[in-house]
Amino acid sequence: MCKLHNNWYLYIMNKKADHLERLSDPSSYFPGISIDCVIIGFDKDQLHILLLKWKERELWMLPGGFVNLDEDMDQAATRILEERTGIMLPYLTQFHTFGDVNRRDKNLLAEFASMLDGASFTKLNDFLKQRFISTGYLSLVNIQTCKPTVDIMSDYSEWIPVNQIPSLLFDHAEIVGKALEQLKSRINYLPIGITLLPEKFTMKEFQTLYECILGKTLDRGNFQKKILKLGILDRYEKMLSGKAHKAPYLYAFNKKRYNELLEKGIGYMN
Amino acid sequence: MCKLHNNWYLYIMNKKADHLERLSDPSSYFPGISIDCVIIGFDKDQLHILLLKWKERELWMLPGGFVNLDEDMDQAATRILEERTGIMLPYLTQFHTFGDVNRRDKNLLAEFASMLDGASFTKLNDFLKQRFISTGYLSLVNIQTCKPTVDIMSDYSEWIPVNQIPSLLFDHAEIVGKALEQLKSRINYLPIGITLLPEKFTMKEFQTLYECILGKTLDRGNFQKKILKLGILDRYEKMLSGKAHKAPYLYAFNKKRYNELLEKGIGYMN
DNA sequence: CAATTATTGTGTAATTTGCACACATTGCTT
DNA sequence: AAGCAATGTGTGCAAATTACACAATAATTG
Repeated sequence: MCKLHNNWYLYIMNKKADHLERLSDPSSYFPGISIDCVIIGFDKDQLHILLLKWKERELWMLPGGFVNLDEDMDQAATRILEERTGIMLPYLTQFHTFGDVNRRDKNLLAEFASMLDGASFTKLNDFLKQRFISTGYLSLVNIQTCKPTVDIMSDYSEWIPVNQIPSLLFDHAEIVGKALEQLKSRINYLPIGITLLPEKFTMKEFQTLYECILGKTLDRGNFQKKILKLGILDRYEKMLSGKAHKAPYLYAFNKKRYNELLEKGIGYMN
Repeated sequence: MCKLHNNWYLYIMNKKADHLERLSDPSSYFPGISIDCVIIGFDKDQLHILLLKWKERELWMLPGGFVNLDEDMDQAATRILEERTGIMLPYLTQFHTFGDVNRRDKNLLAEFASMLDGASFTKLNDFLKQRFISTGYLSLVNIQTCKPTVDIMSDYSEWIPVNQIPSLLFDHAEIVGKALEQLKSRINYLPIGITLLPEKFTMKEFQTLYECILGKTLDRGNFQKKILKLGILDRYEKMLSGKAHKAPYLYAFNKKRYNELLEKGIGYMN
């Protein structure tokens, strides 16, 4: 896509203009369907979720949006995430569809309406009044290399540690919960380490990541032996130093080996 | 619900009338959303899927329908299955949402239209022309105690062995495939045996069921020992006889023990 | 009616894995 | 230089997995 736009700035501006246009006249959107993205990152012994703050209000939400009438839902998820955060992820995996009648609080909707009215978004306002079903999409990313930007709807976007998530719009807390549950139950089938860790990392970081997802502590010695035996890591002699005590080895993924195993499900832990 | 209708026949007729009314004027349906149910049974060493045949045509499909505007999707799944097959299942579990633009073949839709036109279903016809997203729901049932009936749209409903499934409407084959995949991957968390087998069964039947789901053979001796050790089965001295060779014991589930284990996931097989 | 046979129930031995903990190593701190 | 805290590795025991072998049984067969 870069090739079509040798001016990156123009490319972005085009996208933004298109987004804005559709919002002000949402007739090209599939009515009643939305998508919400749960983007999970890992930093400093904590899982983080990418959240957006609504303009001028202490109201947090997942990056979400609507499906174009001529667009597959999986494509829509990728587009929506890019529009709202600037993050381009070609593969997001669907994990659940939320279809309760009262999943969207009526009072909040009314507030939304009052905020939108002033800004010539009357059509969007009507569009939003109908009932919506939302499909949740999930992805895991390296928090360091993933710097979200902000769209017109939001003040700022932020990586929030899972234990510090504020109260969220509508049923977004439930959506996050379901995503974390999915992450845990599919831990052996998702590319956990390779997406959530930096290029090189210590064994301790890797273990902490697993402990966060599983919500329990693991035996250090056994974890290390199990992982090394799988052969998915290459060890680098260059050690991390500067901090107190014995310097640990740095490791990186042997991607070939890792992907081979991932197809059958890596039996890290039960 | 029985208590409200001491005349069962009347109750059914009311439901049918309501269904018919909504179909002839689909304005009370959520536009663009449908539900398809994959009901799985087991009989004679084969998994079976419950399919409906379209009136006067060799066209097979999953029992499906539309969501009322004032109805949670999970509720809708139960209602739809009952409307189309007479089977009442309070718990159906959602497994995937199918949202590709071209999931419904345009030619088939046109044929549908021609069939419906003659029968004063012009509004339904228009309703069906729009794009639809469909959410798949899954349930496991005992094929013996589950006798489907037929609704106005269908000639007959039938349990079809998974290896003999005919070509299906739209993307229903893909939906079935995804359901079977789900069944396999969640085998330790779904009430496999207790829903798919009759009250009493032999160890061989139980093993065959697992082999069908997993798509591989299991060692007989080890399977038997593993299951017995879990303590989820009660053995009955009354043996099955009449057939050649050694008569096997009959077993039934110890439901209390079974449900206890199921919550944590029963580690039958990996 | 005993021998046959296919199927069911159980046992065993070799191997692998899981688990808890101990010990050795290392590089910074004091 | 000694101490310390974290990393890397080893060891022993229990439990599980795996691949068979053997025994028991009831209808079939000659």
